[in-house]
Amino acid sequence: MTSDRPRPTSSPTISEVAAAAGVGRATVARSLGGYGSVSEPTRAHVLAVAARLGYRANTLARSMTTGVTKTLGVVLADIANPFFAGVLRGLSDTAKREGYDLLVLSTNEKLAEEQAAVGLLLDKQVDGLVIASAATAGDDLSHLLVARERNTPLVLIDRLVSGFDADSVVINNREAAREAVTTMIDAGHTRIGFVWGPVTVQPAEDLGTMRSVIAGALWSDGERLSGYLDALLEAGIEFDTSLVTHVLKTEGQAARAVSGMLALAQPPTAFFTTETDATVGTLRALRTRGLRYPDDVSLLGFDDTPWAAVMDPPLTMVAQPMQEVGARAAAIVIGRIKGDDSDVVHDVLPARLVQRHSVQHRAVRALPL
Amino acid sequence: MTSDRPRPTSSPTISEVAAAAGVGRATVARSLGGYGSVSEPTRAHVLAVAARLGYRANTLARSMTTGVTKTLGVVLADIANPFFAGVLRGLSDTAKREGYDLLVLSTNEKLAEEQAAVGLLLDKQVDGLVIASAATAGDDLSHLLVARERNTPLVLIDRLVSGFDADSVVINNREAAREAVTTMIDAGHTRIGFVWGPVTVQPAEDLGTMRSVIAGALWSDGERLSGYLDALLEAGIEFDTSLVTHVLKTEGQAARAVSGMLALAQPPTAFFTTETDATVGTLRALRTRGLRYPDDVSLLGFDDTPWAAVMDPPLTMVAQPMQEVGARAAAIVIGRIKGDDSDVVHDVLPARLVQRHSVQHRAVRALPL
DNA sequence: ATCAATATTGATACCGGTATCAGACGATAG
DNA sequence: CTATCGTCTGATACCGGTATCAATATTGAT
Repeated sequence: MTSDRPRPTSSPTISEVAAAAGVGRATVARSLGGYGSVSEPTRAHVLAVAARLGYRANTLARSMTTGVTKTLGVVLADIANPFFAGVLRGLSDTAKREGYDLLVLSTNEKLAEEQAAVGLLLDKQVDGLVIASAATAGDDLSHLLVARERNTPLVLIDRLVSGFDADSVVINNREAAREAVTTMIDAGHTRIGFVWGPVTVQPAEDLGTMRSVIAGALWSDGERLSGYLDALLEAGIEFDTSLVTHVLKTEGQAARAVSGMLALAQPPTAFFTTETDATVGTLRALRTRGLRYPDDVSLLGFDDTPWAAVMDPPLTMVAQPMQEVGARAAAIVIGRIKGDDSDVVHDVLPARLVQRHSVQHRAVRALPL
Repeated sequence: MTSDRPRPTSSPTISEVAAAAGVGRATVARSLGGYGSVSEPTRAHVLAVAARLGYRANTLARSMTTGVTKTLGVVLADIANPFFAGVLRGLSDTAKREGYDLLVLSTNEKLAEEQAAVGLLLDKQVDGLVIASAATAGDDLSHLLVARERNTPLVLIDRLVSGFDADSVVINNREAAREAVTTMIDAGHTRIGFVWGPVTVQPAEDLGTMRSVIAGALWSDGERLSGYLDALLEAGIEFDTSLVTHVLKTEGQAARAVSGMLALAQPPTAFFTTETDATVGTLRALRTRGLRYPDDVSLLGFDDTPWAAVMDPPLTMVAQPMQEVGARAAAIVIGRIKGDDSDVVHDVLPARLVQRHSVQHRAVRALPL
């Protein structure tokens, strides 16, 4: 098989068009590029010849001299995750409108892959970068610094990274979480499970350790947990470490952790889930234990989806403006490319709590001590 | 703002490294590229200098001479669609493993955008293309032909395009649909709504027109409808055009169309939905009419998702091996790039019917005539 | 008709790599 | 001590565009 490969037949070059048209290369370039001055008959002739030959400019060569690739590099955790898919959609739409293409790489939340990705994109001379970084406090940020040093505009999305100040577009995770949890507290819940806390080898022992765990977590994760704590604190509810998961972030692990909480002497009466798969895992756990929402347990989670509205009963959820995040990020990075050197921008887009019917008011009744 | 832009400071070039190391450019290239022969001390010295200067190769320049970009172009309808997101994940994973990056463009199912996308990608000298084409019978296929003419490997995914034979990776849509519909027929259903038939200005009048509509539809859509017809025919059930939607493909339109069917004198007792949003729209319609599945109406649809398993009751669905489609497509196109010139391959991956509980056996009872 | 000003054009250097080629050097053999 | 061969090295021609510059052609003015 691997025999004489027919190497990609590049389309005719400017030189070939020039030869065919009987003019110099520069004249062809001018006619095609529409700059400089070319007599009308010559231009028409050149254009005709170019069309006849099916001439197409080699963007690589152009980028070579102009230093502009009209390409944006996008680095995110997982394209298949509905949140990132939505963000990508937003990025893609506005990038296209501005004449930019997207080179997309995913990192699976691994810093090493992120570093490699940024390196690759920089080597490919992207004009700008949009990154959902996996970096947490204390991590090696050299790849981001290299981008900065090269003056390649970079905007952070979804997560801020401590120790690296750059343009960013994120959601108000903390406030959104606080609002969501408060909704449940207002409905009379005091024991609220938090599904998908930061991954640790063992549960944090107290609020103090939890705070430090948060400091070392992925920004968005930390913020959501902080919002949860804010709500509890505000309501004077004591924090119980056994109600925060610390397992790996998979649907299965979420289900197991929830199942475990449900088996507690004083099980939670509500769950706050921070991501789609956490929500699905929680639902699965309820199902296997024969519990129903909102009667047995209330539910409220991040990342609204069309499915949530057709569940029975429909789920109350936090809707993130995913496409908007992408659109804003693209607009900012393209603005920078165009030369906007105004102050660093930190966009915080509001999440929206979509009230449906998975949170039920809980009559305060005497609990077994 | 748009003042003196700090143009991207490109990292040191080979010439600069050469100058700094006090050797010729070729020697640097050899040391870095690890080809030709360089004395050990020189190589070490060059490498050290390169590292000190933070040298990074400019991939563009390399591609310029080698004619290889290590980039694949991906053209699909909508990145935010879970199916395509899954496919992209598969593409991305195997492409990365082989050292390729992905340039992703979406077309919103518009042929014009697809043509522009392919042109752009070709201009950017991608080494290969993966396309979920929006082209239907009779459409202008020149963009695909141009790719072929340039010897840029191309593989079609999800949809075949009539009149253009190329490597392809698709799902056995027709058989999967037939099997799904047969499942419902076996459960006693004879009036089965088909949600998201091809878009037409008005319903097809009879089987004949429907067949011709299918011929002019998007391949995958046509196949699924054909599978539906196959199942009916096989069971000797008469085809009723009023049970096939012809509306635009949005969740809202699906809901309206389903609502309309439900208002028929002889409403369907089951629905077969061909896409996620069609399923959600159908569920929404049931909800607004106060109907429940599977008691009042049975449901079975394409594109299994984690949500389907936690619905109450869980939905019976057709699961497509999305990532596998992407992985196979990437493998094929990369193989072609490497020179594999064996016969055209037409991969057909099997969809899997995931039995859950949204299809209920229907006791045959006398219907009002 | 002559000359300056302007329009049109081709030649050419460059971008940052790769790849070829020939010269310089050292070592070994005779 | 010289011939021969292999190793190591630098110079240089590409790749296909862009951009500058000088040369030529054209035009209008006097």
